[in-house]
Amino acid sequence: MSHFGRTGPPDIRDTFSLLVLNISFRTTADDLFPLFERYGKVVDVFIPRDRRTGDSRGFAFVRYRYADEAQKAIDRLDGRSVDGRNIMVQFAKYGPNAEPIRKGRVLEVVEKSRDRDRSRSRSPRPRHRDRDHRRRSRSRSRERHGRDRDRDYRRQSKSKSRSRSRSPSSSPDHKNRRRARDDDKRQSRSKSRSRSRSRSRSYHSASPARRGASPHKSPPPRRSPTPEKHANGKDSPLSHSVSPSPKREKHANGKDSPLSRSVSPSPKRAGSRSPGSDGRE
DNA sequence: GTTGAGCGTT
Repeated sequence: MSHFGRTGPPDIRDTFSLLVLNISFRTTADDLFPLFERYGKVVDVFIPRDRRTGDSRGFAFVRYRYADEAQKAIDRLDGRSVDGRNIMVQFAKYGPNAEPIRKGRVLEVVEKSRDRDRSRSRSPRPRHRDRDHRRRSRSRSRERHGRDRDRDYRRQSKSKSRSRSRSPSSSPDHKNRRRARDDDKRQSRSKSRSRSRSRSRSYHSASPARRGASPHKSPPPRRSPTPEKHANGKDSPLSHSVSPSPKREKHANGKDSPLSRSVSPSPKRAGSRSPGSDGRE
């Protein structure tokens, strides 16, 4: 009866999307569903997750049927402690189409590019949003591990610095350095692909900071940590959407390990890299 | 095993 389990937005015509922030990474839709449903009719609950890691990003979207219920949920669940974390419930500002919505209310259902005549200009809302950049660079807080820093740049501009600022001084050196590195990378690739190929296997730009941190230094004996960990999905396909399953599949059992659930760990990952040819110089 | 700004999916 429910579209729970399906892919993509079910039916957003008169639904109100609520954005739940500051939720625990372990919190699942199943935990939020009964929580929000108590205050109103929840149409769907969706928790965005990283495509690389597959883990929750720390926020969820709860779709309500009525605005009053949504508002009530916000007033009730906003600031509440969920899973040991203070969650923040508020109306979504942008819809799944990257379009601004009013009070979490979907102005119009997503129109598939079928026979839509643009003459009507029904959606004159240009994608004036750089959120595609942010979500792409958004990689949790791996920044300290040396993952993405572009996010910091935006934060500074927004003056939204919360409490910490590891890179308060944005020296142009970084740009030059990065540029130089990029240039060098290009040249290296042009000269010999052998080396570039070694790092290419690391999928998209992995961690340039690491190499840039110590270019003249020999790389650690540690092999490149291929971030592509268990991308198989640690949870059932239903995890994508809310599942009316009150039972928690967490590791609360203790003995029940999350791995034993349904993960086919591929130990062969270590063999991904070429044995013997590290590609280092 | 971890992390903690921010707005979404086949």
